[in-house]
Amino acid sequence: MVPDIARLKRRSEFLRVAGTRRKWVAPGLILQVRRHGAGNAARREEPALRVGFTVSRKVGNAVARNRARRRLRAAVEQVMPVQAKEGHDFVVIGRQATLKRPFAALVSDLRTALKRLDASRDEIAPAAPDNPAPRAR
RNA sequence: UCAGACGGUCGGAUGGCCGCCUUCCGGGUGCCGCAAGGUCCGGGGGGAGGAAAGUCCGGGCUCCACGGAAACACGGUGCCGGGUAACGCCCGGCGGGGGCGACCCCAGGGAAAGUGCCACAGAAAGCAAACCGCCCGCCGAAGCUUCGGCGAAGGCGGGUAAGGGUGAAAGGGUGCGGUAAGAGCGCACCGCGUCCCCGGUGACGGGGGCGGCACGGCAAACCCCACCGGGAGCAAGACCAAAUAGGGACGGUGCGCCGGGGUUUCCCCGGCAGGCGGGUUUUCGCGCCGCCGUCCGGGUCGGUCGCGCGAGGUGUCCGGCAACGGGCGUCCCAGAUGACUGGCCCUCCCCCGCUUCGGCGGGGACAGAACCCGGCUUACAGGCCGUCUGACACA
RNA sequence: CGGAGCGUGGCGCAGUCUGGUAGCGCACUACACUGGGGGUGUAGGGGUCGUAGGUUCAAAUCCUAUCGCUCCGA
Repeated sequence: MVPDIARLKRRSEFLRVAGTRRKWVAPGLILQVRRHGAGNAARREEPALRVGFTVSRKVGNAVARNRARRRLRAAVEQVMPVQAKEGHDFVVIGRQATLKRPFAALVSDLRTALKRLDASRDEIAPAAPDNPAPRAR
């Protein structure tokens, strides 16, 4: 099955992910990872995958920051449901290169970052990216 | 045709695939829920701006304060008339300045209410005064002499402000007359002050009389005058409401000693003993103290509302020079909350670079709603429309 | 959302309130002392006062707008 992706919302959640110091720097993005209580049956309500986005003012003005976050979100929606290991929290950080980098390169940046951080898994649905998961029409 | 002035307007176009937020309709009773509803499936509608920006003003709305109100302090505004819910905004005028012109710019009340400042230079910087000068009178070494005197330089006394010089600014300006030299001393014009008349709602303008000039500049120096302003802000504010700790009430149960009190099976107060806590330990002093259950109130995380029909958009007619106002018709048009409005692609349109003129490559101005509205200010690729001015050419 | 402060030589700061001369320390350059370095001394260079308008005879200073940075409260 494809797990639902929830959003990290609180500052404390972001800090907890950053506190693990596990990160991978790619040209188009930076990825931080933290394993949360996946094996713990008591926290079953927590979604298996949670993602947060960070785009600081260094990237540019409000329009540039919005655009960087939207491109990162689009890449995450394409890659994460099928390739990310369950039971992890992710923080995706935007850089200035996020704006200009071709979208395909951005996606491969995310894939290699997942592998490097040992948070990747085999694709469940080997179908085309534009037709992911059982949500077909 | 070229150069220019002003006003308005648009803010790449079209389509495909996959998503997101919101709203409406239908389905379904699989899951959650007593229910309303949520979730799920299908379909329809809507989904950033002219500045959404900066947060410089004005309001609505909400809470707080306050007997009505006024005054002081503080802050703001500052020619006149109008528009507006209101404004520091807008429109139309007035005055001043700039431009051949269309047109543009101006914090533009008061300096005879008072205080203060005007560096350097200069004699003198605000009250009149006089450095070099000019002129008159007296004295007068040299010199001249018809022997009476005359008299350069200089001295003393007085008149004057034309000229020189300093300065941003030197006590009306120019011209003529006048005078020993000069001076509004007199006259003409201009300026200034004041009074009257006329036009205008008014700022103000025009005309006439009088005054011979007194009244330098700075109020974006203090200040005076007139007018305006209660404070805070949607994280305002309202409602629902976990877990834990603490508060209160009730019930059950328990209650080491002494003293006091009361409404006397019990409750309250004080002391001792006991337990717990941290301060290294003892002494010591400090803080807290029965257990279980139910309920109540306040309230944090969280959630719901506020939160999208409005000083609304648009078309047309009428009034008004205009800002704007009124009538009628028509439309419903973003509501997120770690926050949607997106990702990829085809064709066309612009811009830039290269070019073998066939094309190839790159790019799409400034910029992202957060309670709402009216303004102001600032940023902005390129395009379109209208009115007007000057020059040249042609007819 | 509300409020406060700061932009001055390469660096860190005075001067701004009360308008007329932009000054201090370190750094820099040259020379001297030393065999050389360090150090000391002497002399010297260097500033659109964030930007743009305005007031004034005159603006770093006063007024308005704007840009950037820092901080505080909810």
